[in-house]
Amino acid sequence: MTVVTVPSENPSREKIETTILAAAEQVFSQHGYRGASLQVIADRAGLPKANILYYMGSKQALYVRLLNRMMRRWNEVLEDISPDSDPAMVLSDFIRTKMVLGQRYPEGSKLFAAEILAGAPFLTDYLGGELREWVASRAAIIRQWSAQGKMDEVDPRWLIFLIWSATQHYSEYSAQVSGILGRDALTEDDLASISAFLEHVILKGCGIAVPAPAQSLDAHSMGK
Amino acid sequence: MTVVTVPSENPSREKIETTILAAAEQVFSQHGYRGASLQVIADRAGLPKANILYYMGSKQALYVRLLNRMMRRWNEVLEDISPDSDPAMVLSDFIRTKMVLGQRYPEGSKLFAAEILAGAPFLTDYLGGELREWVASRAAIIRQWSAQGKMDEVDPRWLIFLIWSATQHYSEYSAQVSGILGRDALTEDDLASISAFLEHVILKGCGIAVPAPAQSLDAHSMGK
DNA sequence: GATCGTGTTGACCGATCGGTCAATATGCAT
DNA sequence: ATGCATATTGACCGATCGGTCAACACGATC
Repeated sequence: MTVVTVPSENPSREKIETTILAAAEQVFSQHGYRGASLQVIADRAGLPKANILYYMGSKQALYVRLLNRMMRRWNEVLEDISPDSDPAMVLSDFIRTKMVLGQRYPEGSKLFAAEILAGAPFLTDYLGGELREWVASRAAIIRQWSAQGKMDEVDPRWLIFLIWSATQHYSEYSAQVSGILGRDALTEDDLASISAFLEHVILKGCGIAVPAPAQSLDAHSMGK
Repeated sequence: MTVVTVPSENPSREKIETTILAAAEQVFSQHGYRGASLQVIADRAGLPKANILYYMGSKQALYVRLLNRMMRRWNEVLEDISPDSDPAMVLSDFIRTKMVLGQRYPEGSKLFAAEILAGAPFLTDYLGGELREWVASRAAIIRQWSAQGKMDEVDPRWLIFLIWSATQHYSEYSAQVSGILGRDALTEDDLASISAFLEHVILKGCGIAVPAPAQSLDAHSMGK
């Protein structure tokens, strides 16, 4: 048998696909599935349109591939949590991780947002299945925290939505944030300041005691 | 002079335009500017495509008209605020009003979100001008509240963004919220519960004392 | 009832859409 | 050199895009 150059093993193929995916993510995230055009994606990738279709099969296949890649990135984190965990630690981690992810994959976040705006035609199964379970299990744990007196009795679903929305805002609404701040992009200091603010407000707002961080209370001015 | 049936005074014209605007708002909010098509809008409005263009001139004119209408709706509220105001009252009002607006104009909210995702090509002036001034003036007042000891020293810009994102989430991400809650739409009880949660967390998180509401502290279980 | 401003709409325009295909180029095993 | 799988791409397809236009319907004025 002479099975040598299987498509998926070819290194140049991998590089080309990465280029295409990056270009497609930009276009889809800005204009949504319908608003994106293969010609624009091809131009941005520096390849003829027919080449895009050769590697990706179809516009829809390319799109769902991008969606799946983004969901996979999100699933790689936020796993370990138990009723015995410290709410302050877990929620702080949650907030900070979400902020970092949004900054690392801004196009992916916008892609997801555009899909939701369109009514989530390609994600209904995921939302009503996998993600729903994820929320339910975390909500159960948060309720136990409340029962243990570790935090106020708040509806855990609204808390989860609050953290999602507050953090995603800075990647999905970057155009608005930039326009208002008069800055092209957020600086490292901005991100640290925002994360500290969200941790402060959300933890305190939920009545979660913060374990003394060894020195100052003001994580704000500790930046450098 | 026989100036009788001026276009803008014709009542039937007004009704038709309302129909078109409603149909267009649905389509634009789902698919963004590029992803929307005049044919789909026309079908949804029950009119021939040429009729849409007769009334609206062009796709772009129709789109910016919808955007302007939405900005006008937002400007109609959230006006009176001063350094002497009570932060608890003002922020509670702000949160509740934003929630109500989002539920009253869900398509308008999504339209705005799609425009921001696309990089705000039609709103850059507004974001860097009018809205920027709005944020700056409110931020100044919030800083005075902090200086007066009425609340914690938090960055007012992040606070404003937090309220925006947390409230808008429930209109713009309604597909995600519905999918997770397993419900087609939010009920009145949901909205009351969410508003109470957000007020609780944000006010408490900012160290704002809530004036005793005459009876119980727990606005949560007071629902009915 | 002839005239005229307003409203209505099918037919059509060039451009672009997603997708197909055949011709050609390329790299490798024999 | 030959043969073969893979890669590349210009040309092309029918459908749809936003927009124009001319033909026509309607209602009020004279």
